[in-house]
Amino acid sequence: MTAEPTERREEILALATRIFADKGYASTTVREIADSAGILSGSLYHHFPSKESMLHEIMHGFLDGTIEQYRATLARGGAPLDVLRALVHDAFESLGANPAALAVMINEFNFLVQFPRFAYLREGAEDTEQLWCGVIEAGMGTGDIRADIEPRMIYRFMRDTIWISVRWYHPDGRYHPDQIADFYIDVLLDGIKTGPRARTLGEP
Amino acid sequence: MTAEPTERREEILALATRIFADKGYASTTVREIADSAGILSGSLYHHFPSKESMLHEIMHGFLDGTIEQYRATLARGGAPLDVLRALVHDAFESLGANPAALAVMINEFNFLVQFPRFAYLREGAEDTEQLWCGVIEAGMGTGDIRADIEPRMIYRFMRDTIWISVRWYHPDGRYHPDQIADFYIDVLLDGIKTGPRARTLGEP
DNA sequence: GTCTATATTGAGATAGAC
DNA sequence: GTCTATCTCAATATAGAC
Repeated sequence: MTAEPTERREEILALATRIFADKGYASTTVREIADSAGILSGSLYHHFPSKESMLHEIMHGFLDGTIEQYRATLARGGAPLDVLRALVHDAFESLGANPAALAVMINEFNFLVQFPRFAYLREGAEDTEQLWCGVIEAGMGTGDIRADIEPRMIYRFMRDTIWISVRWYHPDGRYHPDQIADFYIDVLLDGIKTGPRARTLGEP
Repeated sequence: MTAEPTERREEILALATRIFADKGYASTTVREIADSAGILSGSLYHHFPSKESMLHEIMHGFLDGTIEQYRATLARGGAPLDVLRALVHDAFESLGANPAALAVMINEFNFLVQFPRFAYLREGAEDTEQLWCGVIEAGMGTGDIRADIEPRMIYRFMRDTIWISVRWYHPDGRYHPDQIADFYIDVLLDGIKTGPRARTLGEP
C-alpha cells in the first residue's frame, strides 16, 4: 500500500499534482494523468492503489514539509516581529518550491476536510494556526502588533493572502520568493498608503 | 432555452449555488441538487436544460451584478481614496449578499475560463480590473497611494484578499459587511503594525 | 411541475499477458 | 513496468405518463 518512492512514482505524482492544480481533483481523470506520463490508465495502478491515494500523498507531502519548516523557524527564536517575518518567508518558500501542491491544497481543502479519511488536513491546519497565533500574540505583548484585532483573524488574513498569491505566481518570474516575501511583509505591516515606512521592491 | 424566472427556478438555483459552493461544481451531482429541492433528478430538466446552464446563470448573475455596482460607484466620482473605499464596500456588499455565488466564482473561475463558452468570465474580470486600476492610478497621481507598486498588483492583492474572506464569512455573524469593509480598508491602507493611523472595529 | 423508467456515456478500477 | 481487455458503477440527460 505504501510503496517505496521510485523515480517513476515521483515523476507521475508531480504530473498528477500539476493536473490536479489546473483542473481540480474531481475534474481530473486517471486517463489524463496516464496520458501525461505516456502510459495507459491501467498502468497507473502499478504505482498507486487509487486516484485518491495520489491526492493523499500530495497533501501529506506538502503539509508535513511546511509544518516542519515552521517549527524549525520557531525553534530559532527571536523577536516576535522577526519570527513573523521569517514565517512569511517560509510560507513563500514552500509556495515557490511547489506551487502546484499548494494550489491543490487551497482548492480542495474545504471540500475534503469534511471526510473522516482527510481529518489530518484539519489537524495540520490547526497546528499551524496555533503556531502562528502564538507569535502574533507575542507581538501584541511587546506592543509591535495592534492588539485590537483577534490574533486568529490576523493569521487567517495573512495565510489566505499569501496562499492565494499562488494563483498569479510563476516560478520562472522575475521575483524570487524571498523578494516577494519582503514586499508582502512591507505591505502587510505598513499598508499601501504613502508614508515614511514604505519600502520598494528594488531594495535588498 | 432562456426560461422566464419563476420562483421555483430561483429557489432551485439558490440551492444549487450553495451545493456548488460547498462541494465544487464537478463533485456536485444533479441528484443532490434535486434532492435538496425535494424532487427527482429528471424533474430538474423542466427548469434548466443542463447542469452547466445552472452554472452559467450563477456566474452571469454574480458578474453582472457586481460590475454594475462598481460602475455606479465610479459614476458618483470623488477623491481616489474615497472611491477606492467605496469599491471595497461594494465588494463586501456583493460578498454579503450572495457568499455562495462568490465562492463558486473564485473556486471555479481558473478552471472554467479556459473553455471558449466561458469566455465572458475573462471579459468580466478584465473590465473589473481596468475599472479598479484606473482608481488606483488616480490615487498614485494624487500621491495618496504608494507608486512603487504596479497598480495591477495592488488590485489583485485587494481583490483576492477580499474574495478569499468568503471562506470564513458567515452572513449571520456579528459583523455587517460595511463594518468588515471599513476594517479591511484600515488594515490594507495602514497595515497591522501599531501606530496613530490604526482604527478599531468598535468605532463607527 | 413532477414522476417513472431508461438511454448513454464516461469514470475508476481489475486480471492477467508480455 | 506497461499493455490489452474488460468490469462495474454512477452520472447526465431524455421520453412520455400523470
